[in-house]
Amino acid sequence: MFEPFRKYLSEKVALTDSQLQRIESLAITKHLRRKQFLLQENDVSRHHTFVSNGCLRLFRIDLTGAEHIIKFAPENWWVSDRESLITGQPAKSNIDALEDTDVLQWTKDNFNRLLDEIPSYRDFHDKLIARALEASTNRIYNNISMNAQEKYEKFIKTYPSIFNRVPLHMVASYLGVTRETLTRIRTHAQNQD
Amino acid sequence: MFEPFRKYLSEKVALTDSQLQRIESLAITKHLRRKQFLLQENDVSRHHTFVSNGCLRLFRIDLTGAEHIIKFAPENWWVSDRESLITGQPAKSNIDALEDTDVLQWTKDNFNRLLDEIPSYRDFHDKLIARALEASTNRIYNNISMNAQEKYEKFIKTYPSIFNRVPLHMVASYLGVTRETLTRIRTHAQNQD
DNA sequence: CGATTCTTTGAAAACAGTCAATCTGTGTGG
DNA sequence: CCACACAGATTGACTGTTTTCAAAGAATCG
Repeated sequence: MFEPFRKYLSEKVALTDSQLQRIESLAITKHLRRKQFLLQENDVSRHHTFVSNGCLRLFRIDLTGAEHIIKFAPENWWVSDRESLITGQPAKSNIDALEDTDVLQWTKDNFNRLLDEIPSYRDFHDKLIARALEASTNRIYNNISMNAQEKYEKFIKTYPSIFNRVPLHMVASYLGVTRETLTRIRTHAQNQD
Repeated sequence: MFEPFRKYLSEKVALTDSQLQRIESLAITKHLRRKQFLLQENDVSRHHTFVSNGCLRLFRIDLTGAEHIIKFAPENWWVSDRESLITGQPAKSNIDALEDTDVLQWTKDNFNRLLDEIPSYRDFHDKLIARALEASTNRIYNNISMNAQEKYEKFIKTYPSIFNRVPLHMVASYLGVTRETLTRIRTHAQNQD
């Protein structure tokens, strides 16, 4: 369960064995079966979560009951309702498993402890957040500047491994279009090749 | 020129006089006239920028030449092309002034120095980034879940002070709709009241 | 296999974009 | 003070895109 995490970290940050052990010693392991929830809206998010293997999704439900996927989190991704985690307010989002999934979790306090204790881990985390913000900005740009087809093509290009792993209607949800539209875009694109 | 920054900081973080002086001593002040550029795409972004007064916009230009506003930055906001600033790659974005504007700037190195020297300033900065990421996530959710009218209403509600300060066609650009659509939404909404 | 989930298709309606023209307000120079 | 230019906002007619609703066709899984 820790193996994917070790491999992931070793590529991102130089840690001593004792530092790695310290990080792992504070982790909680959890296994989720497909469709199982890690977080439900109105609950308070209390953990930072690393996906060891499998795939999660972060989504919200609007007033009409429709689901909108904010993010996919396959292995080696971090996921949480940051707003709830940081402020302690009830979450607006849900997190559930698209496949059987193993995760590692750290409570907010333990996670902050690790950042304080291990400077290189803090550096790593800072870069992670910075990257997340960049990715987020790029996605906003895509959303406001592209039509459905362009968004779809961009998604395939940016996240090929996610695209061929999750159902089409979830890609549609992530992009903010209906599944029917995405179906039509695909068949249309094939005819043009 | 430093006064707005002092007032802003005093509400956000507890700093000693000498810490504040240290921060200000590394700042570069700059005045921009309306329409003047702070950053042009393909240049490398080298500074963190705080807006003391006035208003900037961060935008990109797509393949058809159309402008898409990623963010407005009125006084007390920070703005930069983070991707370029962090990676040193050429910027994909432009920043220019919507009004005559005063800014404070710190080079990447000096800014990092301050974060290292002043722990409370780092804490403040971490929170700032965390908030930015939350705001970004919420905007993505709005983009994928709302139609033009809902996005417009949400924008007015979230940023009333920006809404009644920038031209309508820029709000349209920020929301990812045409100015004509936004005009129609407004007149339609008035008829319903 | 039966149930469920996912994808596709068709037709109509709603929504948003495009193009061209006009209107409005603001400020500048003569 | 007026005339003019300019930026911004609006309107109408039209086109194109996307959604909605309903139905049916694959694919997957226990």
